[in-house]
Amino acid sequence: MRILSEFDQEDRKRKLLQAVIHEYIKTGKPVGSAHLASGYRLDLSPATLRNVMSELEEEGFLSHPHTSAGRVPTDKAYRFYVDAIMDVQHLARLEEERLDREYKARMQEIQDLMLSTSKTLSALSKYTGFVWTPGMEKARLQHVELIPLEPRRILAVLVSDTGMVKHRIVSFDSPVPPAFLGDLRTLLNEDLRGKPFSEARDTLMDHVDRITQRHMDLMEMARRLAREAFSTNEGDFYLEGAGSLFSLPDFQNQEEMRSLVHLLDEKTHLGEMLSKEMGETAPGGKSKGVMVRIGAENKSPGLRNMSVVSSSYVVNGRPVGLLGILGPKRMEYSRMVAVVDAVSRLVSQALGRMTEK
Amino acid sequence: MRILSEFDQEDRKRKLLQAVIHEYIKTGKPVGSAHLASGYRLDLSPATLRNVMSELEEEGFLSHPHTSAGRVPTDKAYRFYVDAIMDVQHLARLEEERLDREYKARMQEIQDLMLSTSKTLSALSKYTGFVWTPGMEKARLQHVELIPLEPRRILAVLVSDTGMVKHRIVSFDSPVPPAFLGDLRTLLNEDLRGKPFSEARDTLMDHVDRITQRHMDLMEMARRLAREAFSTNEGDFYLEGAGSLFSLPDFQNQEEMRSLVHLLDEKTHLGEMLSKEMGETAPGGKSKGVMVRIGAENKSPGLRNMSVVSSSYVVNGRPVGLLGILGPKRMEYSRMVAVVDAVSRLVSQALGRMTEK
DNA sequence: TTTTAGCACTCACTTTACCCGAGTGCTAAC
DNA sequence: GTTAGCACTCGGGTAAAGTGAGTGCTAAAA
Repeated sequence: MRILSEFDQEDRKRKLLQAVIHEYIKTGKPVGSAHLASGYRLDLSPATLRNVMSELEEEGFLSHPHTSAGRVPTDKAYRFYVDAIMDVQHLARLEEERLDREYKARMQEIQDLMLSTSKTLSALSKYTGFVWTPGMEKARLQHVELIPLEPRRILAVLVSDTGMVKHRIVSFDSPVPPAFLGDLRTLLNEDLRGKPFSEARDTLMDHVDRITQRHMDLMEMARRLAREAFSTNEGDFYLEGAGSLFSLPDFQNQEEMRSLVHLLDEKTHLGEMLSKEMGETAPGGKSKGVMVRIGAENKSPGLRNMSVVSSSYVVNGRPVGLLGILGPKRMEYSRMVAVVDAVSRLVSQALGRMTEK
Repeated sequence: MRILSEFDQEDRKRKLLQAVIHEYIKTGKPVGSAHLASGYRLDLSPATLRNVMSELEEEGFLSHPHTSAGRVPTDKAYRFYVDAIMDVQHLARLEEERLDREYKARMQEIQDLMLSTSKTLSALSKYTGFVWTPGMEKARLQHVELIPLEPRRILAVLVSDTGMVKHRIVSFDSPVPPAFLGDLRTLLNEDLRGKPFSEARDTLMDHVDRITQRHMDLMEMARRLAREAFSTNEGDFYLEGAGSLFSLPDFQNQEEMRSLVHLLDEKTHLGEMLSKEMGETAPGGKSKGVMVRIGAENKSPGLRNMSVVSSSYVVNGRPVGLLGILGPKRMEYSRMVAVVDAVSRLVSQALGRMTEK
């Protein structure tokens, strides 16, 4: 019988914790000492495992649903797992190639791209996939067009450098002179190109006088056009595969289900929440650009017993949106991180192709 | 003792049926004879009610969940109720005025309009509200604009007479000459104005030669532009308040819930289904433009124990989309019909203002 | 002939009791 | 330090019993 050094002790503990997490992720049932002893080659008796497990419980890594049940990993355990133990998987080559082909093939329209992406995320994860496209606030203005539909109706089209297009029809009480429109368009394109939308609107409001010196009576008109066409929109939130969560044993009881539905129902809220949460400092780890938020790490009470794996996607080196998956805490983090990472790269590439060509 | 004429008999039966439906709509629990006798001034003993009810059951208007339970209205009963008994309510004046103000005030952007509308429907009904905006297939082309963003990237903007705008960026391998673009734009606007989108695309493909006689090498380019810019998009489906259904006693058991989630998860499908169903002949009734589909009247299995109250909304006298609510069969049809009718009018008006001014 | 009272019967639902077994914590032996 | 043994816990499943709303039927009353 050999005496274990402190290092060995800790190492064993870690391996055990890993085993528990693994098993729980697989089965969803609290894992007991005997089960563990037989399933994993730990060469220890159930009794010993019980001792170590109770230590782990004291340290806050495991918890007991009730006295006579096996152990369940806590948020802290998952966090430890993600940070220190987990190996980030790679997608199977086949899978990756198929995805790559799909993205190269038929991703033309930005909305389709986002929709398919959230579907893809859902399909790969078997959980809920989401994509958050922020409003244009952060995007930079690339091009402005003002198209007279009728004398009193103007179609304003704004194109951002991220390839997003926003349009807005503005109706006036009196006809808008074409010359005025031309001037305004020139002004807009000269002055505002490259500026962030939010800034552009303000600049525009200031500069609108320059043009209205010639068309004094049109001042208000220009103001209104600026105000309405540049009004902030809130961005889109795509959510797919919400149903898949309901088949999981994790969300079986009525209450759980109810709150889940409620959560998913409020898409808009959810989008805001996620984007806010993600905007903050990412819990660290070896996860490249991918963030993992486990259970109570999510500020929103609705997400308290879920995990979110997310990553921002990038155009021209700038992060412009967020995508990821929503699933039970008990998820295969290593695979999920790989999925989110891969998809976020693909989306970034596709957007790049759409805007830079 | 007076002998009842056949008319009186039938009248009584009808009143009874109405009472049962009413009570069931209110409580959601099978209604028994005693309950009915005490709650409604029918001046009949439970025993008599039982007799009449069993007749109604034979005729297919009522059903028994099990031998010793009260009666539950069948689809047929609801249908009869909607067609023959129900008084279409009016919204309370206050409610209506508030709605009116809201719609007049801040409905500028078409997408906002639709989103708010589905939210409004959900709020008024306490069930799920939906709005279906068809693709542009049916809309007529009003204006086409081709904007060069960069030499090799063209932004095509299509405006329909219903005020919808569709845009699409098309990238080419080689620069597109501005003159060519101008020609194409002129051609498009002259030839295609007023044509339905689907037709426009075909016409365009045919006529594209006319222009490419001058720019032979650009033929393929024009083709591609036409094909991609005019590609059919599928329309949007807005769905709000899905969660509210889950609090209803009607969908409490697991299986019910699961299938409901599944249904709502497939927004796209749902949109198609509804639009298909609604396109067909509306079950008649005194319900103005509002259609009511009860339970199995819906072809889609997922809707079998729900009811759909819907109405199309109109621009320039042409129905261009569909909106309504989705709820349990046991719903206050009279109010729901009023809600859907009112909202559909408001949307039609708002769209009218957006397009005609 | 229609309505009503009376009554036996049904059947979902609830409550209670019970058992089973996986799993623990502790103690004492290895 | 590790393990075997053992009493104990407690959720979950199942069966039995009780409850009550509601029915269908029959026979009497109107």
